[in-house]
Amino acid sequence: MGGLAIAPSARTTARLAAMSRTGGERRRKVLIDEAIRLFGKEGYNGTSLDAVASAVGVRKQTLLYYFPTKDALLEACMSAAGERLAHALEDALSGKDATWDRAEAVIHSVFALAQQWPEFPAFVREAGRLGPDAFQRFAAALDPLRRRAIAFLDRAMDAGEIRRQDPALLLFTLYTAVVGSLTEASVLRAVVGADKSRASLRRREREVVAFVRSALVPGEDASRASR
Amino acid sequence: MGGLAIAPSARTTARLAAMSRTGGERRRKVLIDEAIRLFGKEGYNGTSLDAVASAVGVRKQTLLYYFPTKDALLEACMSAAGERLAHALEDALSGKDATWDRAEAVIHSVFALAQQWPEFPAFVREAGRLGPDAFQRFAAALDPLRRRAIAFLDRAMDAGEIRRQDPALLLFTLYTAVVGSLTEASVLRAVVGADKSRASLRRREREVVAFVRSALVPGEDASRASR
DNA sequence: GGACTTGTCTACCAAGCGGTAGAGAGTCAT
DNA sequence: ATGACTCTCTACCGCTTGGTAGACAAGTCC
Repeated sequence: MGGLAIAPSARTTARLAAMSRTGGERRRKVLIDEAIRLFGKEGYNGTSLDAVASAVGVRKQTLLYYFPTKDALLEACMSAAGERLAHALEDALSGKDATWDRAEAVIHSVFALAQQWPEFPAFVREAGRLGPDAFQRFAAALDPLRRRAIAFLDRAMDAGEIRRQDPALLLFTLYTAVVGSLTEASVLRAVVGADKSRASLRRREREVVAFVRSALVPGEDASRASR
Repeated sequence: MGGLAIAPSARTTARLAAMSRTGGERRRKVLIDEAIRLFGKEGYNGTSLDAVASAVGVRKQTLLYYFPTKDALLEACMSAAGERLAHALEDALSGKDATWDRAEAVIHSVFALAQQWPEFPAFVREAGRLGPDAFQRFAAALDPLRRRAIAFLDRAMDAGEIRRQDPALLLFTLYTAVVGSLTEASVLRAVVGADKSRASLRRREREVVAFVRSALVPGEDASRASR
């Protein structure tokens, strides 16, 4: 996705102020949100441009004005979702230093994001299904965080706080646990019903936390000495 | 797979061979296998009847002869996948009595099935995404096993072999862990490459086994809170 | 006020979709 | 040999899809 700033600078602010009722950057954002929702719910191939457009009250050609192709729309969704997740994670991590605090903060913030934005996990799953080329747009926004996480885990392993293992693969395992349990929670909601889903989600979060803990604790037998 | 290789020339002879060899029940099975592969890879909406048909060397209308609608084809795939998984599980369970032996056998057979039939996990994931109505066809084939598993877990809890908990929810957790790690392994393969994927799959199996063990172990340090 | 930009629209199109109609070739029982 | 049955095909249809072309209104700039 292009940056928030359009080429001309001085004129743009005035124009934006005049048009901010509907048109411009705001509409772009609304379209992306709706597209993420539908891509997650119906899948990429199962979502027509018409469906996205009419869901926000415009014609298909208005959507095509902002995103020249369906693929461009998808890329914009990938970047937007990645950035939003990245922001949530950064917020959650700020001020936390202890190893386990940070791990738990990451998990909790993802679950909280999933609770206030239920379409997000389904979209991420669909993003993963669409192949590496598309997925990379999503992952790109998270890459700085990924690097920081790997370095952080490495240091924690050196300090003996967590079990020695491949940090990248550990991250992948955590990703699997969180996304997996979230997306299957969506299935659970479809089966059980919306009322019970919130409680189940919290329950799943606790399960994931327990799982991660068991993955991090150093040495099965020497675990008692960890803290 | 099967040597059916219909050449553009000699159409009549090819038809002759195809009739006696693959016609009828056999062709039906081949079509279902291919449909499962494509539904898993491209998604239900992303797979055209033409793609399935021409992938097995017949015209779309031949497919529609066996399955009158696309939905009927999907249902047949659901049932077939469910039954195949059910058979694999029954085989794995036969002759095993000890609690942990049975649990491990279930996990191992699912992973083995995923290894020799890589399209299967992706299809199951897509099946879950298509909503409860479609998913039920898949689950129906597994329902007897599910019942048996719940009864078995209940007895094991009574005997104090595993931690007391809701058996249905425990089963759901196991399902999540296995399917989640399998489908994300598909993503891993797409990213890392096919050569490393087999080793990673075995690694993931070990992780899942460890996870399940921690979920089953009664009391004590099941989810060690050592903060 | 005229050139230009931005945003939204109607009208349209070629391609692909799921599905129908029905013919033809081979097989089998009578 | 005939008629019923099985399997595969060609031909076609109506609908939806992603995408193009261009008119038009409102605002901005000089």
